[in-house]
Amino acid sequence: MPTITKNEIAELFEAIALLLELKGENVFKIRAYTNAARALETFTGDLAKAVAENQLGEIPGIGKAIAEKITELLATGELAYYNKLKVDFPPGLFEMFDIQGLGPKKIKAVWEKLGVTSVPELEAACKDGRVAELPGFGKKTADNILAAIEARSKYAGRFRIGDIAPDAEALLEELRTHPDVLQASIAGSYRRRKEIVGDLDFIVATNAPEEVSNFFIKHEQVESIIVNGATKSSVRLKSGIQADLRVVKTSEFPFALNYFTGSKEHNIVLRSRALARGWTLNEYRLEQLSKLEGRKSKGGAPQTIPDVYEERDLYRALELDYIEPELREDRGEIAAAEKHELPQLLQVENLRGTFHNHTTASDGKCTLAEMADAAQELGLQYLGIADHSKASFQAHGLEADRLLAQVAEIRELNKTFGGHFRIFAGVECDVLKDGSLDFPDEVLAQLDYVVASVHASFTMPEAEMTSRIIRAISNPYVTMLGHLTGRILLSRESYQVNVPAIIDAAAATGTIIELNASPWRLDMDWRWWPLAKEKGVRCAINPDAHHSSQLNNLWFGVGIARKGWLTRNDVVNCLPLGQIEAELARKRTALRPS
DNA sequence: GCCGTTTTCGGCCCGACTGTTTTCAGTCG
Repeated sequence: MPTITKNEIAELFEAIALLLELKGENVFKIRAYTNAARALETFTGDLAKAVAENQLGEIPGIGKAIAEKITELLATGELAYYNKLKVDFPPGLFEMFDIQGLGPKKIKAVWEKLGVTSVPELEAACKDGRVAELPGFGKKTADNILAAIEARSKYAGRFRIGDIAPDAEALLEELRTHPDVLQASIAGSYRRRKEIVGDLDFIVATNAPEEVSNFFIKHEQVESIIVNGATKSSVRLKSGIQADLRVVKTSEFPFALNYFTGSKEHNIVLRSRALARGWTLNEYRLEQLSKLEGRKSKGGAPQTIPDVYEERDLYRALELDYIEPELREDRGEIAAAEKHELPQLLQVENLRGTFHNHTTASDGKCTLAEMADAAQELGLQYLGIADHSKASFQAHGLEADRLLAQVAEIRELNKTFGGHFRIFAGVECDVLKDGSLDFPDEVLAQLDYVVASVHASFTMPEAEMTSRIIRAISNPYVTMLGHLTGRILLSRESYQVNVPAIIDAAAATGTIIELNASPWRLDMDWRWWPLAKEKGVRCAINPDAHHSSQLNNLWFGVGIARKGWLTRNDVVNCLPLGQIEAELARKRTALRPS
């Protein structure tokens, strides 16, 4: 019997939520399915075990009815409720939800009144005027739907954070220096440093909202204006991403910044904490619930509202330690903030060096000396060079003799630094199909460290790929595992691999796991780092730089490490020269007692 | 459909913008 995964069940609940919306069901029932889907996505335990032990109901957001549905799905792979529900709706209706401005009511209207069951049919109905004649619709609505269909095909609506960061930071800087702007920040998933961002949210405090809005919508980066109101404007930037601007008063700024930073789930928890204290929280302020609404609060006299001048004050008012934006994903940060157990997150300034960088010896664009100069300019104390090994011939991978020549070159160059900077000689050694390495131990032993990476034979079954990688990292000379899943964001899915099993193996062998900081990878994913940390696995943040300018990718890596709850103690490249050497030698010494 | 320190019933975050209306519904975040 084919087994159904946790994520497939979550997707099915999302589908149920959409169907219930089309049916016009109670919105809270719909939300219950959406919440259950999210609860499953964040659940890290063993679902089958939870079912067997009748523990499903322990997961917040999963009650009796949904627990029964999960049980049925795991037992049979099917859900009678869903099968019955979907019969009434053409499958093409689903993709209409992706069109901006179209929600369940309008989809239902075009389907029931015009018989439209797909996006192409909808496009035709807009063009021939049938949509405009529907009650509650009009010419403008039809035109907007057509524009949204076009925008949907033109922009997938998802952007790698690294691709949009330069434009975003430049626009933010211009807003900050605008004479009418008192405070400005980017909120949203960008501020939370998600690897993929859907839009940019700019929050500005000003006494001249119209001037700032006009400056924004007329900016040279703007391609078209989507909406333009008194406090909210939305534009499409030339890069294709949508950017929203909210203008507020200074007193409202911390609330707006907090609200629009999200995540939505995090906000909902904050609001309910406010309600429990007899207050209501919105994007402008914290205020007392009115007498009428007073019964909502949890008894006793309403507490006095403390002054809030910055986000930190808001968290304090809700009796929480300050929660960094990267952690605001409703993955346990509220409970930790309540108990004063939040980690002291890593900062960019904590980094002392980095590993896994390429030079012209393989497929890099800069020489060894150029890379070393750039690293020193960034204030780093050391730089690891890990060019490709011979199996990556497409990347001009090094044969043993070229590699050893590079090692000699590095040793010579190091003499010129007078001890205040050092290059570590490594290699990014291919993990071959059977889990063996591209170089024999005798060669690897002459290096300071080894990054082992999978670059070929991606399409093997999960069990085979997992044991392949475990065999590789069982080698005492493999210091760290490179880009664990092989994913290329928005381009290539990760190969099939059992990440928790790799984490366990890394813990058992003392292997460091890389956080590949290239914005195309950001791999291992931030969602796995808390587990790795719990198991005692250490992290190395590596830019995978193929050009000296890409050493700056470290910035993205730090964002992801912070999302993964990591501190400077969890990240080996926070160790200074003088201590990092022992860390690099730790595993080969432990596994190879001489 | 989920949840519970006044609740096992009655809540469930809520404000802005647009377009179609002539006071509001739908959508979005």
